[in-house]
Amino acid sequence: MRVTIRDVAKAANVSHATVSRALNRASDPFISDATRNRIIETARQMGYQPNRAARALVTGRTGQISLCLWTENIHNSYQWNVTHVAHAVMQSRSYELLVNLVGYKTLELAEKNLVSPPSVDGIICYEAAPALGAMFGGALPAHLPIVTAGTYNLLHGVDRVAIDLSEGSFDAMRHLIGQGRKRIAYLTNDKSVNKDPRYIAYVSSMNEAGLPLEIIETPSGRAGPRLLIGQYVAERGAPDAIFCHNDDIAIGAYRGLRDVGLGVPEDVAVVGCDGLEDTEYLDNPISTIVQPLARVLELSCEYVLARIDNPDRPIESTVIKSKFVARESSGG
Amino acid sequence: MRVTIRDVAKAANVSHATVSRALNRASDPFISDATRNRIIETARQMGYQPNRAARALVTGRTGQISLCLWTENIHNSYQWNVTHVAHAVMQSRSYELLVNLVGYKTLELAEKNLVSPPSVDGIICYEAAPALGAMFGGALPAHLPIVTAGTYNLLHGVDRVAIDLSEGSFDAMRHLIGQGRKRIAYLTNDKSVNKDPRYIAYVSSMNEAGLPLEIIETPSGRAGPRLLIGQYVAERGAPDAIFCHNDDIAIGAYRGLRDVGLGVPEDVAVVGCDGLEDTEYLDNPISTIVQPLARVLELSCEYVLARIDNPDRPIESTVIKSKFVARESSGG
DNA sequence: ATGAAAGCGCTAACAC
DNA sequence: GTGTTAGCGCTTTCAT
Repeated sequence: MRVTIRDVAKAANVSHATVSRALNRASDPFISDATRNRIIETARQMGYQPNRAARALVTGRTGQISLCLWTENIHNSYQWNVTHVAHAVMQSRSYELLVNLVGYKTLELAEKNLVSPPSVDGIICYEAAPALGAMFGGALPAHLPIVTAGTYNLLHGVDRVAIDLSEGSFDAMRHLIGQGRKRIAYLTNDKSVNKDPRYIAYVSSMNEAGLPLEIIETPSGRAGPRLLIGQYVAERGAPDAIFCHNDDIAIGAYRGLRDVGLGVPEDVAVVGCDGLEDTEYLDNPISTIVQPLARVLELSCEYVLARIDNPDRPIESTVIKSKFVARESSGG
Repeated sequence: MRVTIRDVAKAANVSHATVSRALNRASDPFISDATRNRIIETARQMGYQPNRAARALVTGRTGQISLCLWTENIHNSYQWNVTHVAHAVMQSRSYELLVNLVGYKTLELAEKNLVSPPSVDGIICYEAAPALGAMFGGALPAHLPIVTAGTYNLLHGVDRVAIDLSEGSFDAMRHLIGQGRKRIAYLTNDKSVNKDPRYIAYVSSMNEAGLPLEIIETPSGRAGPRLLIGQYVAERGAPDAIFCHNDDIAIGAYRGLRDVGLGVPEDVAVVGCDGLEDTEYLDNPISTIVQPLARVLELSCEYVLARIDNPDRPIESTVIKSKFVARESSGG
């Protein structure tokens, strides 16, 4: 059996309450230094580890934060960055990080009541609002600190850190149109695209310039777009430029164009969105709309933690702008 | 207050014990279907969510598994893949995934007793043996299911899934030497390199071929190696080939070589290690030693879960071979 | 088939 | 300063 607080108490010749005090409240003056040190030493020797479930039961705090991430359309280092930053902040504040990866399957499971929300002190919901809502059966619990972060799917009535892609998207389109490119395609895996800021920027910029829309649907990830773009070009010829819904698609498209012997940007300009590190390491680095992820996550963490400390604070809402960065893939 | 099992009991006119039975033991025959359905319905209506801490306290099970990952030298999609696979398996078995990212800092903190091991039902320790050991104060708890996975730092006395890089490394070296390349450098961030299978393969292959060693130390990640390789080449000229400790370094080196106008593989061949998806999307995809990550993680998960079910099963140990894949970056 | 009661390991209020 | 006591919400015997 694992050693408990009572075992330590017996060995140190005190009550278990005293052990609890000695171990937990570093600055509690109502205990003598001698006793405290003796207890700490005894606990160490006996290899005492607190039972977190027991502590959580009585305090109502688990010491855990859930990072709830939507993983359906995005596949790579992007989410790792998110996880990494969140973990770093949480660790520095002595919280553990529970990772909840959600997707369409989560929605299904939630409907059948086969998935339940995590029991944690707070939730960072990153692009995962629908799944989180579904897990809670539609109604978010009033007293659980939650912060939504990301570009869309933001929840209402909770703290939020929103990423604004609009300006970056318009800049990207201006950049492409300004180069005199006429046939500019929009490559996306998003089926409900019509209220996405990237899509909106694409459509309205093209309309304004009097250019025809060319919207291409693709699977998500890299391998799918890679294959698809080759076939597409074979059938309909190559566009002058491709504005991609995200960087993974852009990287796939880049590779697909190279596969069929087309040069980027000589033949086709490619622009992505997200700011994945990977885009910088290609022979012709990909222009992209950089999202200040670290900033977003740090702020998100700050918001949950602040609300844990003070549940009644006013709701916070920050919008963080992403920025278009022109690189070689679009002749930048 | 949150609704408890007692609230449901009162509403359904039964004892709380009956509620517990109805909700948890789907196949317990000692309860009438009528009662069970009534209780389930009541619970649903009231929005009952079990308190996991309370359950954990009495059952001794948290329903959580920790994925303990070493994050000091590795930086990108690699760890995301690990996390993703682990999460998928664990979710399908109704376990939550706690992510514990550890590094040199963890070792320091552990020494000062400022970090404690997670309270979970099992731990998957991926390349993180020293940190995990430190968190437990040197001695792993006898009855906690742990599996070590990865290429090194494996623990003793627990289940393990080891990745064997040796064969792949020798293949890589044979491949480079076989092309008649003479000046082959080894680019690494690993300071205690001398028992690493990649290093061993490099040294012994070079010796056998009568070629001089050229070991280059680099920071980890991508940006560091990128910068470093440019400076190195300026000072000492370019090697014929670079065997890199991992794919991030390889990607950085590739980019660094392109920065200074060198062609890969025309001027310098580049070989990496890990099998990151990113390596396939460069203009000249990078040859690498592919680690069957999904396989490794699935097996690791299987081992912990099996040991949770049966603590007395014999210790398992599997070695999984990684495989060298020649691509364009080394003229493959 | 259901209820009563014990207790998991811990914290915190209160007694001394 | 330290000990005693009462639960936290749940599962699980043991009665009935």
